[in-house]
Amino acid sequence: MKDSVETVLRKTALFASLTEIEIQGLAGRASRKNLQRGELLFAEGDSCKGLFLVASGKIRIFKLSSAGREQVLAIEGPGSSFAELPVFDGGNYPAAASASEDSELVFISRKDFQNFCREHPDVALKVIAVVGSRLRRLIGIIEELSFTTVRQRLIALLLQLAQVDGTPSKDGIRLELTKSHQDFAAELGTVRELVSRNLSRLQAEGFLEVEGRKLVVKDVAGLKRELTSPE
Amino acid sequence: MKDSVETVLRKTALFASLTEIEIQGLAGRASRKNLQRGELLFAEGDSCKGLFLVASGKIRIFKLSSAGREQVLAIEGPGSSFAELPVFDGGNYPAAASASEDSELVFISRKDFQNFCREHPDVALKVIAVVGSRLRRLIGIIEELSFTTVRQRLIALLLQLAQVDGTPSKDGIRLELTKSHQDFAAELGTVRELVSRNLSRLQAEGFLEVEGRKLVVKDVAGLKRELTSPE
DNA sequence: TTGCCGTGGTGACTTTAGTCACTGCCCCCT
DNA sequence: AGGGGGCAGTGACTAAAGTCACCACGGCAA
Repeated sequence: MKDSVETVLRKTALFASLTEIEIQGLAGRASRKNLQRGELLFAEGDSCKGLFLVASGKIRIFKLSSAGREQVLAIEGPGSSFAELPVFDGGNYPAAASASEDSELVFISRKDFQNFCREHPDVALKVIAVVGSRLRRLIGIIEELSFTTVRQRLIALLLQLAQVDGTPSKDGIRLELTKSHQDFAAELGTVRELVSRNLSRLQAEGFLEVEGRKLVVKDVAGLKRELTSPE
Repeated sequence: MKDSVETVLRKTALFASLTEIEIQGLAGRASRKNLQRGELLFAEGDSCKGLFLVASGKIRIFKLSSAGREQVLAIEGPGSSFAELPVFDGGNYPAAASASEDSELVFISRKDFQNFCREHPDVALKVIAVVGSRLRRLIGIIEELSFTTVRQRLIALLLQLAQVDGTPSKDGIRLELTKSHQDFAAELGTVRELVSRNLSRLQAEGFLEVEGRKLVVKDVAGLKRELTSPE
């Protein structure tokens, strides 16, 4: 379970193109960090020390409002990096990061990474690509917040979960929710109660079967229709 | 009014660090393009041909919903570039772009720009910085959409306009709106009617003086208070 | 002049989102 | 066994957002 730093680097998209020697050079400067579920890695506005790679677990990147509400911007799993950005523009972290599962990270300091990028232009190009996909995802979030209802966002999330984690069965796609309603609310940009209510309503309408955290998506086609139809 | 391509390149943040010779090399590959107010440069999903620099005018980057609503993501003025991103990841444009004023642009094809970046690593680092600030702005939009009301977003926009374009006078900061309510709505992620109504309400509450497109911000401090106070 | 179109204002209404308070459940800890 | 604490469900309500319809004004073009 405990990969070496070298292995983690090799598995990370950013460094996929490096040679063994380069990997080892970089590994010498990297350090490890473990986080327990729920632990905060950094808060929004903290000054940026460097970038992180995910070796195992999941890291939630989120904004926190003054009223205490959260909005998740991204969830990064193994092979991903995050906080590349402030490394370059010198600014602070624009959002907070916490572990949504027990996680192992690898850390590379800002200076080391910058130097490395200067020596390896292809890594810099890789960074642009990674940041680019992040940007697309953020635009997607904006689109959803601006154009859709909580109900639709929830449906979209469920369909995605069903596709990724779901197991087909005779009456539909079965899946187990691993997160609380609170967590879903933060991903959807709303509050716990609306998640709960919308799930109930989707069940009442026959799209779902809910039983605690076990859930059966009974009518995928119908749900997809709910996403496109104006009503 | 009509700067040479070289001058435009020199004024663009991305290329600020280049030598004269490099600028001229790049200029040889660039072409010009003019757009009239309202004209569409590209639509969301169009395949990406290259990146654009703004020589004069303003370009609006926006999303369009199936119901016909718009959400502005950015407005780029002289000295800015846009669409750098899909140049690198090879994907399509994630949003549409149109001119909100008559505008002059400079175009650099994807291939030329990529090659140029490979030869000039410092430009690649600059790209990362530019994309980084774009990312911060998008996170800001998400934060506003997720945590604030239309009223608060409008106030924030007005305060910003007052600071940038406003002229102080005895009864407050005077400014002239150059855009329609429709345009404001697209920037705020809402609809025309709410802009109109909220302006009226802010006037009724004594914060503003509205007369057509002329507007006086009478109580800056009060408006700022509206942004922070829960009520 | 006439008529149209883009723009802005507003009333009346529906729908969606969010708040508050309370209940029940389950699990874990001592 | 008892008591918290975190999580989920729901009723009742308020508030914000959005919709629809309509009118008014001002240019601009036929």
